[in-house]
Amino acid sequence: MTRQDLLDMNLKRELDLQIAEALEKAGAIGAPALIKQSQKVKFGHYQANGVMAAAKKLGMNPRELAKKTLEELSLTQAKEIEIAGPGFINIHLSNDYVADRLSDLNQQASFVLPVSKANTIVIDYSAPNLAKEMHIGHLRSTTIGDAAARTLEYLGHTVIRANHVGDWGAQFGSLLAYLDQQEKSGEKTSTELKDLEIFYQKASELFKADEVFAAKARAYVVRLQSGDPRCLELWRIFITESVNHCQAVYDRLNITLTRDDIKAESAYNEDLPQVVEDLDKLGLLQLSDGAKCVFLDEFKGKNGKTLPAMIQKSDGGYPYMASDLAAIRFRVNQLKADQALYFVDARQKLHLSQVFAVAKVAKFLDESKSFRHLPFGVILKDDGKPFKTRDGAAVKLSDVIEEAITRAFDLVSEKNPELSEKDRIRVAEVIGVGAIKYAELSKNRSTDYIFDWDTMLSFEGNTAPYLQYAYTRIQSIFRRANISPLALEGEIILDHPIEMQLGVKLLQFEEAINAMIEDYQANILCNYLFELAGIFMSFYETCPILIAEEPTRSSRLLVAHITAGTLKKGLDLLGIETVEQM
RNA sequence: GCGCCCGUAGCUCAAUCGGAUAGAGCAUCGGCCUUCUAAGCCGAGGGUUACAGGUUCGAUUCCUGUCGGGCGUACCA
Repeated sequence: MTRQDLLDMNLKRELDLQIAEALEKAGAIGAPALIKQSQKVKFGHYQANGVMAAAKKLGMNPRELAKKTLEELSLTQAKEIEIAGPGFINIHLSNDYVADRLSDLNQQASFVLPVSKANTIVIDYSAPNLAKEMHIGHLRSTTIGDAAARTLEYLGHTVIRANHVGDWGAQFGSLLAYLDQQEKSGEKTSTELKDLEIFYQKASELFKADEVFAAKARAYVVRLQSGDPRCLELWRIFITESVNHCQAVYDRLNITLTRDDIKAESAYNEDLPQVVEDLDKLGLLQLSDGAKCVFLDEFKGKNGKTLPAMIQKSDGGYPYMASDLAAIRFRVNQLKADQALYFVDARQKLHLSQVFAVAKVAKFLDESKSFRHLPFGVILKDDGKPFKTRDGAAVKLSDVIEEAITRAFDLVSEKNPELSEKDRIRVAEVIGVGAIKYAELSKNRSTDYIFDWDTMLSFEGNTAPYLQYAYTRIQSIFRRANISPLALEGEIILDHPIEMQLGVKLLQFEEAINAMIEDYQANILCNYLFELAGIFMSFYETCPILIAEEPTRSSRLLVAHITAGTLKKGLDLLGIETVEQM
C-alpha cells in the first residue's frame, strides 16, 4: 500500500484492509478483520476481533490462526502487535507513525475526505406545529436534524433542509371555530402568538369535551380547505405570526433553518387529489366505512385484522397520510432526493412505516431510494411521567433559552469579571445555547429522556462548556505566547504517553464522524469530543507547553493547535459555537 | 387484545451492531492554584446490567418466558 493510499483512509480502515488481507493469506477466505478501537490502553490502540470467528469456521485453534495471520502481516503503522486472550490481535501504533499522520492532517484543508459520490439528501426536521409556540419537545428534532444537516454537508453531500411545519388540518379548525365563537360573543381578538397559544389550549379542551364544538371545528376545516376567504385571512395571520416566532427561536439557537426551508403541509394541498387518484388507478384503494384506505398485508396482526392506511376521510378531507405521501413524491421527483431522513418523534413510527410502505407499493419510491425514520424519545417529567404537550405544562423553548443565557451570564461574570460586559453577553449566549443543545445531542437519540432544568443548564462535566473551555485554554496559550498557529514550524514528537494518547485521538475524528452518520446518533460525536477534551485537559496539566524546551515546545503547540481545530469543527458540526475567551 | 420501544451505580446517561476486568458525568469523600484560565486536574467508594432459562470460545447486546414502565393501534397532526 502506498503512502497516498494510507492517507486516503482513516486508521481503522487502513488496519482493517491490511489485516483482512493477511487473514485471507493465512487461509481464512473472506473473513472480516473486525477492527475496533481498543477500550483499554493495555490492549493497544486497535484490536482485531475477527480471528476467533474465522478460526471457528475453519476448525482451527484461534491463537494458531492469529499467529499465521501475523506471519502474513507487515504493518508499518505498528510498533507492537500481540496475540492476547482467546485470539485477539492487539495493535500498538508507533509514535512516529502517529506523529507523521498528525503532521499530514495539519497540512490538509479539511479533517475529512469528501465522499466519492455526493448524494442529495432531504432532511425533514424541526417541523413545529404553527398553532402553538415552540416548546422543549421541539429541541430534539431541531438540534439533531441540524447536526445531521451540517455533518452531511461537511462530508460533501447535497443537503436539502425540509421544515414540514404543521399549518393545516383539524387543529386550525378548532382554532378558527374558537375565534369565531369569541368574535360572535363580542370579545375582541388578538393575533399575538402568546394569545394564540391560549386560544389553542382552550379550543383543544373544547374539542375534546364538547361534541357540538368538535363538529363545528371539523366544519371549519372544510371551509378552510375549500378556500373560504374569511377563514384564509385569519389563517394567514396566524401562520405569519407563528413563522416569525419560529425563526426567532432558530436564530437564537444557531439553527441553520431559514424561512426558505419551510415547505408546509398546506403546500401539498393541491397534490392530494392526484395522490388519491393515482393510488386508485393502481387498484390500491378500498372504501371502508366511507373512507378511502390502503390495506397492506404487512400490517396484519395476529388477530387477522389489517390496519388501514387512510388516504381520504369519509367527509372528503385528507389526513396527514396523504400529505406525507405527496411530500415523498415531491422529494423524489422535484428535489431528486437519493435519501431522506425523517427526524420525527418515535410515536410516529407506525404512521411513517405505513407511509413508506404505501409509497413503495405505489412506486412513488423505488429500491434505490433510502427514506428513513430516525425516531427519538419523548420528554418525561422528573417523576418519569410523560410531559403532555397539550395540558399547559409544556416548557416554552424561548424560556429555556432565556434561562440558560441568564445563568451563563451570571457564571461568566463571576469567573471572569475582567471581561467587558459586551464580551460577557456574547460569551453567555454561546455557552448558554451550547449547553442546551449539547444536553440534547449527547444523549442516545432513540430513548426517552427526563427534562430537568439543572441538568440541561449545567456547565460542568460532560457539557458543551467543558469543550468550549478546552478550546479557550488553547487560544489563551497562543495569545499569551503571541504566536500565530500558522507560523508554527517543526516536527511533531509524541514522547509522553499522554501526548501519544492525544495524537491517536486526534486522528480518530473522522472515525467518530462516520460512526455518527451511520445511525445519526449525535451522542457518538459528543462522546468523542468529550474524550478528546478530557485527554487534552490531562495533557495540559502534565505537559507544560510554553516553558518547554525546543523542539518539544513547538511540537506541543502544534498538537494544541490541531486539538483546537478539531474541537471547533466538531462543535460546529453539532451546531455549537466557540469563543476565544470565557 | 395486538404491535413497537424500554429496564445498566443514589441520579442522568455510555458501552463503537457478539469481545477481554460494564465506563463517564452529577452527587459523596480525600488531595492539587507564587507555572500556559480551578467551568479544570489527580484519587476513593459505589453494579447479580429487572428476573429465569437458552444459543457459544465469549452475552448489557441475540432467542424464549416472566415481571415492571412507556407509546401506538382508521376518520387529530
